[in-house]
Amino acid sequence: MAGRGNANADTASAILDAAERLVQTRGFNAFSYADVAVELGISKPALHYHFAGKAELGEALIGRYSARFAEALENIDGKGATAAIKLKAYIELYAQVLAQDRMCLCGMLAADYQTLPEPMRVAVIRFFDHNEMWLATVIDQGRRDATLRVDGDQQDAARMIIGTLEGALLVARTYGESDRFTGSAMRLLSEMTPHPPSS
Amino acid sequence: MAGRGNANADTASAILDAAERLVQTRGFNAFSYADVAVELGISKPALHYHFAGKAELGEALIGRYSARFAEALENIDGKGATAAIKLKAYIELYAQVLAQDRMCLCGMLAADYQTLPEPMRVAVIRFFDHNEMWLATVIDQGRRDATLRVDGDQQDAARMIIGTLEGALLVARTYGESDRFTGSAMRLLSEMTPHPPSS
DNA sequence: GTCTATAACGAGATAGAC
DNA sequence: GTCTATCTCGTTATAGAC
Repeated sequence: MAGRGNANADTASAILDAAERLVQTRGFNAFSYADVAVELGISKPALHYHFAGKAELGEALIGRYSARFAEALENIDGKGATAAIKLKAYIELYAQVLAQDRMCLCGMLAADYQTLPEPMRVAVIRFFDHNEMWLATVIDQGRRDATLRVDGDQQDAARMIIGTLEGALLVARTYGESDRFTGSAMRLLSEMTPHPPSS
Repeated sequence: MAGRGNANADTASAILDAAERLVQTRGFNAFSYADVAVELGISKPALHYHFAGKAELGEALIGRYSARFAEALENIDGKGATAAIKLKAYIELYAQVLAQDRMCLCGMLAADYQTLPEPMRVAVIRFFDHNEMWLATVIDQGRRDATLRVDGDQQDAARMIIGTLEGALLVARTYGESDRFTGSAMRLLSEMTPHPPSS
């Protein structure tokens, strides 16, 4: 805990950094302890000291990612912006993932879902649930501040937003074209915004 | 070629059936020749006789899947339906994948993209390109027959439809709730349809 | 066309020294 | 907290018999 003069902030978080990138780019079943060890210049057993096994590393990965995401959502809320601006900021979070040529961590794990240990599954679901709740609240706000125009149930709309962004990310990353994401995201936004520009 | 009295239509296609299901549920890096061999009750080397390696099997998988998909699209076109009905039929193709608790083959391979051999990558892109072209044509028809209302570029709109459906599939399969897909799909459809029902 | 046997490698994980 | 050495297993793939 009490830091010695390490080059890395801390070995555990350096492991998480490397593993996170590998999972987001290659998937949970296509990276190994060896990959991480080589990247950090340490041995495989050193990883086991910090994370008992791949399952525990995976759990820690989702936990940190979810906490960061939650923090970002709180930051968006903290600015007292309109719902439309909040939604745009939310979309920007996904764009930043793509800018690093990555897939959303939990979107990637959703693809790997059937092969994940139960605790990881639970954590992935929790990530989506939290996003859905946050978005539903934003949509609700958007109806009150009249910056969003959304038909039907807000939970339903929140789910569609998540799916659209995850899917746009998935395909855009495949093409290596961030415009593919931006195009879909802006279309989504304009569909949820009152007075769409007369095309 | 000239069939003997096999129980299976043909070993090669039985291999493809098993491998296809495994890739669509677990991902390309989470299935093995052993899995397929056990399921078919044959030995691993027998698989190598039909498909030289995993890369070749993967290529054949995408080829057959794409051909089937293309055929389904031709069938939709062949009925002389309105663009709105065609779009609904397109969505139904994805719903049928989810009904088998599967992800779209190429959506799953999009997640695995970074780890795929080049020929498989090319084939995945070709699948999406073909879908995009078909959808762009349908959207164009929808403007002429006035059954679809789509702002902006039709290629752009086509990309968003693909992303939305792939993403909705990805998340809905994780929850094991097909309603999550249906909800997003119907919302997508109603957004592209004139005179949305007054909520 | 399918088999047994096996090679060659990489995976996740542990023991025990330092 | 990190190392070397090792274990066990699963993976893709090949050789050669039937």
